Amino acid sequence: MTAPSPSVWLRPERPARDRRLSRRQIVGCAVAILDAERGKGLSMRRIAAELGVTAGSLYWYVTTKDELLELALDEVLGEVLAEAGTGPRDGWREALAALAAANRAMLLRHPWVLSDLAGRPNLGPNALALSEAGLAVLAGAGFADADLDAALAAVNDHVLGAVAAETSWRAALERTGAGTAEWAEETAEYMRRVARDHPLLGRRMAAAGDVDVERECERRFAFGLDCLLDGLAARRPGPA
Amino acid sequence: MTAPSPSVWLRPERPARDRRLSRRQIVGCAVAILDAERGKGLSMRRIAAELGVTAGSLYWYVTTKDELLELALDEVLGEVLAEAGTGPRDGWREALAALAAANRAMLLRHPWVLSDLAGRPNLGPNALALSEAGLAVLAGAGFADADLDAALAAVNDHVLGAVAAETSWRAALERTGAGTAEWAEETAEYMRRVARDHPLLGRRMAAAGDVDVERECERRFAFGLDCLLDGLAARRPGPA
DNA sequence: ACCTGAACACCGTTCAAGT
DNA sequence: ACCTGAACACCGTTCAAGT
Repeated sequence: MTAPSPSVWLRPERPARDRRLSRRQIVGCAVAILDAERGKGLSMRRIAAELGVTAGSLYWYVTTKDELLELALDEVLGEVLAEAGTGPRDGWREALAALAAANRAMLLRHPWVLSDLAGRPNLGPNALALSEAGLAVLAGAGFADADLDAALAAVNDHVLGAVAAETSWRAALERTGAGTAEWAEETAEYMRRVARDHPLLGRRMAAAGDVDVERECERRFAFGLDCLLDGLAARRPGPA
Repeated sequence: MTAPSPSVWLRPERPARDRRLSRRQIVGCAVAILDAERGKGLSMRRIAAELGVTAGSLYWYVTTKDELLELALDEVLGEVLAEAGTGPRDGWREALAALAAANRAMLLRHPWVLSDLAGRPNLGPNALALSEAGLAVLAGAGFADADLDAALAAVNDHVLGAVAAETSWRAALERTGAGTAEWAEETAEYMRRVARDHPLLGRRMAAAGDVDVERECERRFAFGLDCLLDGLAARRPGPA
């Protein structure tokens, strides 16, 4: 009946008395399940069971499952700065690349973040700290005002998109690989038709057979990032 | 008990006899619900009800809800080429930008695609045709082999990431906007603390208050895309 | 061949009642 | 203050049985 709170971050955890649980604990458990199950199969009942408690009791710490996901998202976002380090770097390019790499590594560790992130506001403390760090690098490089936002967004966008493409590719490989013998021929036939109707794609698919997915994904990630950084460097209002 | 089919696309629709439904119809209904409800609230029972039929009957046309989502995804992917057009363009840069813009427009029309896409294989006919079109543009520009993939991926990644950031921003605005009067002050207090601890972010947030979200998102999208295209142009093994 | 109806094993969320 | 237990209104999916 009462109006819902606008954001978890505005409502601090209640003071403790004789509690058996904590937000930290619940969020940690949720992240563990999401990691283990690849995003599927997270339920309030499951979390509760894992913590030796009833499902309803979780609602004492969290108003909704959606809010719990928001907390889980910020939790793993915290890993990025921890990995990238906040110390001084040789240059803005290297610093930005390090942030991007740490961000990518985190997304690969927690692929569920990709579907979790879209369409959800993201105002947690770790998200904010991460943004500030990126802005600091770009501001130090000479960017200002609206270009600051746009430059940081461009880098982050590339990271997100690249990992999304990577997980999607991996999922496709798993599926075509997991077919029984009877399906193998059908798959091959479908691929032959694809190659016939889409010559360029067919050639690329043939070439993809030989390549190591891991290395190729890293190569693409670096390729796009380098393109982007070149473009940013050209736009940099540096001390010419 | 029997091994699951590796992909919807390998298993054509059954021949008709006296059917009341069709895959087309079911997928269309699913897309409509996803659009209307922003990704939440799609259920097999809801689709069935909308089509005047029982939930179980849908499983005659589709083996699983996940498969239905795969079909829905490819359905809306078809809109991109239709909008971008396949005709000849002035140059590779313009053609690529047109594809990217059409892709972005589609994602903004169907934001649920963002969460749907991640981690899901994507081998439908429209997805393939779209890839082929992108590859054709880049091949025409002189790119070849692994750079072809990487270049197309870089552009697509930017589109995906940019729209994800945009929807996330919009969600944040909706929420902070929707607060009751009693929450407004708490939000303001939180923002003040954020600005204190994160000076750069604070300045950017203050500036964001004045700006038109729509235009700013378009500007960022164009900024990142231009950076990327500059980077690609520099790497192009063109007829120097 | 296609659809119904009912069932199974789940969900998120609420809320009285206990301690 | 914190948690239980039971309930409510849902899910996806299966499958006999109807036509």
